[in-house]
Amino acid sequence: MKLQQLRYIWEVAQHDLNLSSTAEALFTSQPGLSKQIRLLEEELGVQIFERSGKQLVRVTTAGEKILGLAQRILTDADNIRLMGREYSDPDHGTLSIATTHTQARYVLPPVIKAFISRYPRVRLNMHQGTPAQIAQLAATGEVDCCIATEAMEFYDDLVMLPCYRWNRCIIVPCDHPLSKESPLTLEAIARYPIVTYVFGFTGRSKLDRAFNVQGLTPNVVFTATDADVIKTYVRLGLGIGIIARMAYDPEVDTDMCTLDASHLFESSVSKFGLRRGLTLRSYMYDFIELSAPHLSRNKVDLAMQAGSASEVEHLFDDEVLNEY
Amino acid sequence: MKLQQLRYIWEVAQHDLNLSSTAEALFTSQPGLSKQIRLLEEELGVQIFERSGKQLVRVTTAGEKILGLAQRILTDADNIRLMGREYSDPDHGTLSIATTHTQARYVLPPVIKAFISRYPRVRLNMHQGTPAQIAQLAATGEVDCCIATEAMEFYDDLVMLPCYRWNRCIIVPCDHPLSKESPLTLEAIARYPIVTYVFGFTGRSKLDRAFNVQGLTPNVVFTATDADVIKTYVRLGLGIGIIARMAYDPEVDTDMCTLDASHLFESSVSKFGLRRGLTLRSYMYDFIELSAPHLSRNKVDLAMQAGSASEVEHLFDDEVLNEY
DNA sequence: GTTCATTACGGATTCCGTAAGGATG
DNA sequence: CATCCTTACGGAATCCGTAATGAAC
Repeated sequence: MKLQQLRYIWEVAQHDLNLSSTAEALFTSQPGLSKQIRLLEEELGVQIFERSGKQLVRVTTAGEKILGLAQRILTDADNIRLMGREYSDPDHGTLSIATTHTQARYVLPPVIKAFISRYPRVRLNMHQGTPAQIAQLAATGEVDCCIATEAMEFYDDLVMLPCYRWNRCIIVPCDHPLSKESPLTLEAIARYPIVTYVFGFTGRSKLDRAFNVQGLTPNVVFTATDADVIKTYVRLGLGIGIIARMAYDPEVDTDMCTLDASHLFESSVSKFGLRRGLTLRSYMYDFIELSAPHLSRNKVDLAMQAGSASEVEHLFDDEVLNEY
Repeated sequence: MKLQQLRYIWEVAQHDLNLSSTAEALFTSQPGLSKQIRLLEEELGVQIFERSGKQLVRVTTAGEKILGLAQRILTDADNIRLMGREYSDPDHGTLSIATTHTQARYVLPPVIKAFISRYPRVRLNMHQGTPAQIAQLAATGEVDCCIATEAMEFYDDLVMLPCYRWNRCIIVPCDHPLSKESPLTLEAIARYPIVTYVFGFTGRSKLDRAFNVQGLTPNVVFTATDADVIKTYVRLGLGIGIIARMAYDPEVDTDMCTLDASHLFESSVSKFGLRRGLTLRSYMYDFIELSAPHLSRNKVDLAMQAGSASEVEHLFDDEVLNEY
């Protein structure tokens, strides 16, 4: 049994049991691939793939089990290689982050700035997408981690680390009648047309819930996936905006007024998503800690080793998160 | 990186970092071993072993991590090989059991008899030892499973499956005054010299506790590790015997009388001990089920996958065990 | 007839053993 | 000087690519 053989069978399983395309993807010849697979099957004494004539048509029962073990072996082997790099050159490597517009535009810039000055030799990859897309990227290992507020709980393979807590504000043209309401109420807000996030983005679900529990139906006239678009339409007078508080920039958004609404909505928590079983480079720990000071290396390790999502949550029960 | 190289570094770590003796144990040459280790270290870019001159003196920090991953890879690889054998020839293989005198002599014979007639092609290895010894054998993987009543909880790597419940009886010469006592009490027993198990064997701890809670001090004049020795000394008139009930054989022990003592002592539970993460052959599941009908393959799998000892216990909360 | 897997074969690489060399205590 | 690891080298086995063959849709 060779590590390559395990890699081969695993890749073949990932490529719909097509040897030719697998060989191409692995930059090797398909006869070589074919032979190594046969050799492995011969050594083990079982078929891993069921053949109809010469075609591979499905994975056998034994194959299922073998592939499961093979996968773990391969990731362990990757982790060994990672260990090599980590100890020989800890400040050199790649960090791939997937995140949403809100994080990338309003939260991450200072973190990234600090990170690249501390780790100039780490190549940084940022990917922007919808919460579901970026969670998927992290769950499949295409990126090292993701940061978002939504959708991560649908991926069993993701360990979620609470990063910071935030709430919403209302943005209105400064002469808007709502800016005179004090205290601000949901009922008052519901009287005006609203511009806010699309469902599934930036805590939209908690926003809806707040209105629902009071029996109010907000008049949402326009939804967008990011606060910049929302601001644009608020400026056009389409309605009042409800956005994440950190998305209001007092330097730039001088033509609009902000009204704090954190007493009206349940606060949301943005989270890091890390694939279960992932081994982190030391600069990754530092990146996480730069984003959220309470997420020390030790805490992250504990969370990564935890068996279940609820166990992870308990770890952070008493934690005070940064708040925006 | 090759599987062999991982095996090599792991074996070297097991052999006190002595390449020569490791090479001998692996039936290979030590230059080959040396070279493969260097090649791996070169490929990874880190030293796994710290050298003083040419001597390997300790494992580096990176080495620790790498060895941990290597171990898992190697056991996974073993399990793949096992899968091969399991699916190509399910009734052929080896079953190694470590157990105590009590189990081997009084409980297992009918189980073994049924097992070898069902699986004539499985080679059976039985090892007898003290509870601590056999738990160790199972924890290190030198045997597939162990069966005992004591000491297993000290090994974190062992999953414990409750097998059957048993209690004690008193054996006395038939004309002994104790046989007229009715009901039998601890206080009455404590009046006579006692012959029973050594501490750490066959539930001895629960026996002591029963006396203690009543403020009694039993007069233990002789202790042995097995019931056969205890019976011998009871026959000699040294005292009354307290043994496991299943250790009284009505066919053979006709010269002695047995007095049931199950109302006086808390019952004990004998348990299977299986190394965490072990993959079982199908005949192993059958062996376990022959020993304890409630331990179905499904139940055993659930227990093996459980995260903690308490989780395993809950699995068997409502289970009715066989009783002796 | 196209796609796809297997068999055949030759060259390059890797692996492993023997023999010799150098360091340590 | 005995033990132990490393280097040097040659033979054997393995791996991998090209070319040809055969089965399936």
